[in-house]
Amino acid sequence: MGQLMRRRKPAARRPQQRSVATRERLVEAALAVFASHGFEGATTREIASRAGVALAALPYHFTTKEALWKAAADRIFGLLAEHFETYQRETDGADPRSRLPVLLREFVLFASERPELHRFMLQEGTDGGERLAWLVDTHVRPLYRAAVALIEEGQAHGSIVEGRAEQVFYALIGAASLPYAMAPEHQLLTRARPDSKRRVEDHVRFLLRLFQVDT
Amino acid sequence: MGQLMRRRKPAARRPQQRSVATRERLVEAALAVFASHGFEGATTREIASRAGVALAALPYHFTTKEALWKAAADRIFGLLAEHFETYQRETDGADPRSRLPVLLREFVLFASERPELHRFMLQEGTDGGERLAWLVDTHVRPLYRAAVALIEEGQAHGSIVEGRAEQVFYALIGAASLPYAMAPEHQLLTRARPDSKRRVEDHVRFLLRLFQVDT
DNA sequence: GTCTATATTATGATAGAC
DNA sequence: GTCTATCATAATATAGAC
Repeated sequence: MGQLMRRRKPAARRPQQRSVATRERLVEAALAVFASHGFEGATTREIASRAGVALAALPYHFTTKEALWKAAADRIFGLLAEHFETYQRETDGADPRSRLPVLLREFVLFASERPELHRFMLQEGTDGGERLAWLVDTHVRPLYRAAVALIEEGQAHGSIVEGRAEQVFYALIGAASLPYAMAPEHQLLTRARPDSKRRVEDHVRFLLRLFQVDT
Repeated sequence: MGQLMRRRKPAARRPQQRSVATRERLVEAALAVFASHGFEGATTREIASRAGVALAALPYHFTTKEALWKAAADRIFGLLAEHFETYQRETDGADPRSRLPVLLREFVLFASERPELHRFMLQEGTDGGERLAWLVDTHVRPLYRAAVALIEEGQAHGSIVEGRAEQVFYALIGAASLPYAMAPEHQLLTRARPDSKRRVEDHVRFLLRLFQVDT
């Protein structure tokens, strides 16, 4: 019985799993803090505190604050990629015109559920430093290229509003994500949460009216 | 001859004017640094360095970092108010339908010339702290109320796209300002500056196509 | 009013026990 | 692997000369 469950290092298994869980919690905490306060504004103490671990766990698992920041970036862009796989499955074989609403809906759902993505980008995108260059090279440019291709394809089919692709790109992202990125301000101003299920679906329909050519 | 130019405190005049100039430079430097790095990420050393004054000039003129932050907020919202006076003059007595393009153009021009406004708001709007509450109470809510009134008036005249006013508000601000708030990212991604004169006017026309009902 | 010098606190990273 | 304790540096704010 004991033989069947034996692995190569049976006693070493548990601590490694603990380590993975600690790393996960640190990355999630870092994502929230970096997204709200930016790299310089974030403190390793607040991140460790949110993750519920000692301060020294941070340099142990990620060496430097910057390495943790990159792990947080990889995390949020990885989650976005997972979300888009849903889109790929749902629109497999469909015609381009019917794919646009599904893709836009996936994007708005993600922006409302994980506003950290846009907050994270806004923190770095206003200042042309090395971290922004890394973000653009590593994560943003591939997504931008794919988005431009989709926009131009939609315009060729007459289903997306006319305009330069980068113009449509930034306007769409801004209109789609600002209410969620600024959710605390939105709530103070309107006394309503923008990320409730009904509001999000309503926002999707509104964006389609704006960017989709009337049929 | 000396009598004609005499004031009450002729010798004390010069230093006071110097003081005013130093305050101005500190506020402008603070605005840029707070907009890019947020309150916690900004350092008084960088602000003093940008303004070209000693570090001690900062607590001398503004007592605390927070007071300087408020002065920077007052500055950028004051500049926005000045810009809107141009709109008031240009559209005095015009009908509501023809006023919308003028107002939107003024807003986009301001967003492109002074991206600090949106960067500043984005820094605080993602985190529901006391500084956000102060910003909303002091500066944002009056503007929001005026904007909602204009949007609903436009919708009643059939010249603005349908949708809840706060939805139109956030979508318009997001679409109008994101390219300028994220100008460094925009330039890395598209190899073009979004704030050139031609691009800005093009952006105004694009936004009018999105938000103005076709005539 | 502006500067140099400094007090005090907060931050990122390390050392060493367990 | 995780913790407590600590180091070295950088931050805000103050003191005092000019």
